[in-house]
Amino acid sequence: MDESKHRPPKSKASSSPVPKAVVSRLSLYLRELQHHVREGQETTNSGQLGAQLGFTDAQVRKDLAYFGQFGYPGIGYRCDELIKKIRIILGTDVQWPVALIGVGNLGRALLGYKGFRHQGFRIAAAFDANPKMIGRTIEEVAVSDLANLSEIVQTHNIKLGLLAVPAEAAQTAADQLVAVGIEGILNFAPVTISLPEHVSQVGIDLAIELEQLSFAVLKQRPAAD
Amino acid sequence: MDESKHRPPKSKASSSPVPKAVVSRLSLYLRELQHHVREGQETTNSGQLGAQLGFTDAQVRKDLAYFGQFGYPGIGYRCDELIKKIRIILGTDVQWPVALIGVGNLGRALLGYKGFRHQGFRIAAAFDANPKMIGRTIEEVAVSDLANLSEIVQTHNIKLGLLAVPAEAAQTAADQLVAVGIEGILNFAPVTISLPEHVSQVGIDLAIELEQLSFAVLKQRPAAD
DNA sequence: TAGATTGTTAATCGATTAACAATC
DNA sequence: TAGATTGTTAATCGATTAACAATC
Repeated sequence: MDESKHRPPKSKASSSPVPKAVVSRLSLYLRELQHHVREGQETTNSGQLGAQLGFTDAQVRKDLAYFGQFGYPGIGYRCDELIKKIRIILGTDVQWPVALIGVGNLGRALLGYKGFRHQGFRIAAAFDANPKMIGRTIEEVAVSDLANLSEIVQTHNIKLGLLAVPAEAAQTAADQLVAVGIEGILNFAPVTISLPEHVSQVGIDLAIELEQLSFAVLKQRPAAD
Repeated sequence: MDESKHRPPKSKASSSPVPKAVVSRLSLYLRELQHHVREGQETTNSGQLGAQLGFTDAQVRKDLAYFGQFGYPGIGYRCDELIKKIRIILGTDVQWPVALIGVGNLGRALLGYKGFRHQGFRIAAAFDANPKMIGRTIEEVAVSDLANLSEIVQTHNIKLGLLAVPAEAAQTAADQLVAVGIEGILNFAPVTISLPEHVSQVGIDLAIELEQLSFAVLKQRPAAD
């Protein structure tokens, strides 16, 4: 049976899938626009926005075009307006309650990180396997037993999880998060974790980022030292 | 004058520039290989390595081919051997002393992070603007005044910097790092910083990573909640 | 030898850039 | 109106995948 015979004609409705790179640039545009507003700038344009981030003007316009028409020909973009639009696209026009798993070194830093709030995230609950941690309150967030994960995730309607546990514990913890209905995991553990298709994942491996830097530095001076 | 007439014939020597995406996958291969070794696996192959990370076998082989021939037809790759090769490529076959700027929440977590050491990095010095922090020792690293940056960077032969200061202070601190000869900066501040061409930069913006997750989760359930 | 898997070339696919009519 | 800048299409560029001879 020839599948192609049964494909619906390409319609505008089946909106082209948005490349991941576009979405990450969207976040950069947002950050830059917020900076503009703090500086008192009311409008900007694709040329300026791109130059500051090292992209071409065409790329900025193309990226935004995936989601709609936000600019004014001859003028550019109104910062506050575009900020609102991008936040709606990213889903951060409303605040997401987030669960933190693991309150070790890194977990506690995340609890204290002030940058989340303004961008639409709030750590609503924290968990740890260590009995000595359970019951403590850090940065006004109580540390709970993982046994209570399901209940707390439900009451706070939590969809996102920050995974800040040791590498050996990461997959198990991730499985627990999936089991209680978490839909997205930001994984700080330096291991690959497997998740079902419907659960999104972003990984941050601090050592890997330093490796990228190491390579870049080495490349600069081909045969040095 | 026709430049093309004077181009040297393409030689293997003028190695094609390596795409950034290739290098970041290289780090993932390394992490996976190290995991294999911990599990007692001696060899692997492009199919296995790719499957675990969600890449095709062809991609794995192509990526590695940028740097040389590391495999054995019919066999695959010897894990310990490939690990060594990748570390040399990334530059982490030797340990890099790193400077940390800012010992707030995040900076202290970085000081305590155990994952750096095994991958070839060591925080050799820490700095802060806050007089109350200067003189303290955290995780066996003394916190120094930024006034001593130049001297300490030189004595430890530090090339890489971790920038964990507030957004407002990031550009100034980056300028100071550049001034003392730092060649690469891992920037945790949620702002775009401008650096001279010869200084490499990698940025980690925690809120942006969560935004990517938010978007991905939203996409999963088109019109929900 | 037969089976497996590499390294590499060619084909495909997707993303970026250039160009320009439309518009403020 | 003239000047600036958008949104969008077509052209270019680069990255991924498929295919396969070479090799263990």
